[in-house]
Amino acid sequence: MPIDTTEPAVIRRSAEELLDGLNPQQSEAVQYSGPALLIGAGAGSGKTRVLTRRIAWALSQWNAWPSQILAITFTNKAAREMKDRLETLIGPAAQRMWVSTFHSACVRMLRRDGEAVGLNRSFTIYDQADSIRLMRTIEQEHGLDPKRVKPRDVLSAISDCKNELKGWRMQLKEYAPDYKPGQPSNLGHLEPGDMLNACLYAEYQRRLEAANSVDFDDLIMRTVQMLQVDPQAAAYYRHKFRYIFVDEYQDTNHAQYVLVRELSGVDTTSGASGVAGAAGAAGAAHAAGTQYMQLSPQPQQAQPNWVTVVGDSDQSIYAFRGADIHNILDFEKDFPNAKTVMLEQNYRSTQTILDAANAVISKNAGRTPKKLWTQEGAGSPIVGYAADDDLQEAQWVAGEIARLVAEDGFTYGDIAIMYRANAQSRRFEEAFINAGIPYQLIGGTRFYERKEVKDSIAYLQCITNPSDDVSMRRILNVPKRGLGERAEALVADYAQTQGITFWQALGNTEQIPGMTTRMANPLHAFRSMMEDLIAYAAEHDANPSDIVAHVLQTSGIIDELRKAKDEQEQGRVENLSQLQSVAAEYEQNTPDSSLAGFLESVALVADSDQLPDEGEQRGSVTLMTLHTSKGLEYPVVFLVGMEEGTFPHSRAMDNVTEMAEERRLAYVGITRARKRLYVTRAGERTQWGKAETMLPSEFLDDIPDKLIDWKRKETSVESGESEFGEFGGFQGFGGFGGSRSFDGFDGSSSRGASRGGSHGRWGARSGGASTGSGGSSRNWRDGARGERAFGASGDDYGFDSDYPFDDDDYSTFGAASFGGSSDSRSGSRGRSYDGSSNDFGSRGSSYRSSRSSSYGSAGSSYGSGDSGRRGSSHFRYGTPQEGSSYRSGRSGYGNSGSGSSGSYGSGCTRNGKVTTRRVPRQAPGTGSTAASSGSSAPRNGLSISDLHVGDLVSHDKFGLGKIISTEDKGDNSVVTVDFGSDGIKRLMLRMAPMEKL
DNA sequence: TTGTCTTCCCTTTTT
DNA sequence: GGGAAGACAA
Repeated sequence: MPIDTTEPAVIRRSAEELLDGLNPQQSEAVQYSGPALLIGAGAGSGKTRVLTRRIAWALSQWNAWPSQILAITFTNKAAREMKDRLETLIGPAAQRMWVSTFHSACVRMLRRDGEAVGLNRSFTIYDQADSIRLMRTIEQEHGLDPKRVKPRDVLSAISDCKNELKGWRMQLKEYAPDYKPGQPSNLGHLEPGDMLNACLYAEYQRRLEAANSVDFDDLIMRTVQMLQVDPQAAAYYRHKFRYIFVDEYQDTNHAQYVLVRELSGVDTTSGASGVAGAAGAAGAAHAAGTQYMQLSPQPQQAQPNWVTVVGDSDQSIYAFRGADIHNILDFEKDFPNAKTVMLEQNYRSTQTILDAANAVISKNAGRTPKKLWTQEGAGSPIVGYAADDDLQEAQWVAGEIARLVAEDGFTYGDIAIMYRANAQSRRFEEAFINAGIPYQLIGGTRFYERKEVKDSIAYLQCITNPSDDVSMRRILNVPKRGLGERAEALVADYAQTQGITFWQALGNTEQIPGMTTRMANPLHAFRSMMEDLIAYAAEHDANPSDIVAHVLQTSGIIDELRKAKDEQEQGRVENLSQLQSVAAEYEQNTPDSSLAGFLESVALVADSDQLPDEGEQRGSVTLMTLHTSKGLEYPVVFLVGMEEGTFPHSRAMDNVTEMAEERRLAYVGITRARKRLYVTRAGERTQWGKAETMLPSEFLDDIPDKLIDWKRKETSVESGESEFGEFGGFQGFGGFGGSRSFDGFDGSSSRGASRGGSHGRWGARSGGASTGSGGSSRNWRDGARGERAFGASGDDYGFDSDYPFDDDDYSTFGAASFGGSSDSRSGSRGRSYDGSSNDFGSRGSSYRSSRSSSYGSAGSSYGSGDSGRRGSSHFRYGTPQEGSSYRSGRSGYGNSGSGSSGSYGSGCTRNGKVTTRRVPRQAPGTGSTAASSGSSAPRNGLSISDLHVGDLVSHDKFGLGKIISTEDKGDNSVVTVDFGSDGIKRLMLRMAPMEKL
């Protein structure tokens, strides 16, 4: 192997090595020599490989130095992986490259040179919760009601400004020229809007600056500012980073785009003349209306730095966060002499999966046509499943996973569940726990958002940066020191009037008007305790874990939690011990560790950082959102919740742009799968504690029928094979058409109050089963439902022969899933991180929640009764109620309330065995009965062939509407109707209480 | 001032 | 259903 080490520690690879195994396009992308390169990398086209090889190419073929490389990724995990790959390619010298996220890179630059924009190097980074807290304070100080003017909304407007590099002065000038920030004023009379936002932006920014703090968006914006106002710093970085690489370029926002531009020097070098003039104009046009700041006036060097960006416009899924897809679409206009190389050959998925992906994405208008292809064969068909409800969906998935592992040779780690929103994870967690399937949940409630962890971190932030008012006020009375609202307000007011920080005010309590000794004493004690902590931290700066331990002890946080008896508080103690472990790990992995560095690493973690690194053992099924899944791949992927309103999300459905993004998200999801893809949906979904009828996602319609093998095509309601059918659940529908009691009986796809469906029905018949009788009603219903799905244990499934599982499907299922009894789980904490794990040591575990790490090893021990308190609310389903002998039986699901009107009736638990039998319709305790649409689904007499676009209809609930599209799917035909102010609804024709006019 | 009860929103997606 | 902020009483 020809290794040439002209620079110590850099392994110089030969051209042959670096091009080995690449296809012509990849090879071209690696070698292309020029100032600007866009690699259009379709999903699974080997872009990371190309990117790392290109970096190695720069080092070995162009004699670049590692320190001249800046490679930007979107997540820490991606950065870490790229660094690892580079290290294997070029050796330890890879450590000298900057391979990091935008945010980390900016922190690094600001710590070094932030003085130019007024940032002391110990600045703190506010997360969203901190920002909301600050905004709420500001609002209250200005006579605004945080309920009326939602801090989150204001902050999102501010975030938009920052992403477009609009400073507060600019906003103020435009929308509230008379407003004087920093002075007491009442904004209570202002309506939410640009003017108010501008005022609050100014106040917010003023407070951030006083607190020597930044929020996430500031990291980018202020770095750009710094490069623009500090010629020395700009020159330094422009000279340093000769080669800039940006991954996931389609997800950059305007600020990030300008940052790249600033660093490249494309606007400031002689190389930018000529063609660059045009490009500059294009750039400016692109930024039209955003008025970003003046660019640095002087060229610093002869040539712009070389920029390589990689991305796929079809995978742009962060527009909601300000990502501007035009950055990638206009790259060739923005950067002079840019070259584009497209990678379309896919090395990941089967042709079937790619066909589905292509079919879905091709419906997006205005995209550059692109078609993924593979040399792999067609592979297995996509498997579809339509469950009756979300519970059954999760159970079916659990069963199928058990089968995949038992029969098809997959491991749990091969499998991922992807959903649109985090809230969907719970059902799957429950089903997996019950089935003994080890899983790992990515995202959701984050470790660092837990109260006790945030409190502790606030202490640390105050120690490094006592000006941080938000954190200081947060911990003033944590643990309780008898310092309430009043004391805090006195100090805060004083600080405000004196123009000093909260911390400084604490040093002058005797000056504060209205101060009583009862308040002054604990205030003094607090201040001197903090001084001690600061002194301690100064001595032990390189050992954050010691500082954490010391803070937890000295502050009394730990003691307060330990005193509390209940389990929840104990879990919190464990979270804090994990925080300590995270600090210890940071310390070990970071040569120049410091408290500030630790805080920074904590502030910038992302959900995806919880994912195990490559090569790490992945022994569990992964659950995550589609967003988090970007960049990952799994042999088996379950795309769940494929329903209108769930995915696409209801909030996106009336907006063309957002729908396009949803579609890209679907594309991302589909292309994560390598060998097997599943798509599942539920006919009814419980959301906000209420059930809603769901229609199939339009993305399912977009996938050609021949690609999907439906294990179950319709829900029992849709197919009319509901087990309740024979009872004539539709007696209740006698009143159909005339009766308003069927409110919501429209199968409409989504949107708040207009949703409804079978529950409206049930409710009508039962006097409000879904909401009326509260807990017991719900328990009963879920019990009944669980019963339906699982029937009973082991040998007695209780399924009727027409139950729509294939025999294959549940033979394995039952065996693998329902062995043990689980009633000893006493969980009360639901989804919390209960921290029962002490798996702190290994890399990658540091950011992982305890729950996920401990699942990894749990294996099949779930389902047995010894799993401690990992319970979740779901076990409540097995809770005794109404004196029945529940719980003596098996898993939480197996038990059931008794009574439903349907043929399935219920299982009653007897002698630890669940039996299925038919029972009279009255459910004990609830008075509820259940009914569901049966085969005798009522007809409104409408046939799809009678309806045409433009026809007027009258709907019982929505009133007059006009048909804007019809979809003939036989019994399941759907019409889309515009009801004016009630919005556009997709209605299942045969269900809609509607007539043609 | 603290603890408990009530109400409100919540659910997009995240660096 | 559930967490968190606000309202209210001890």
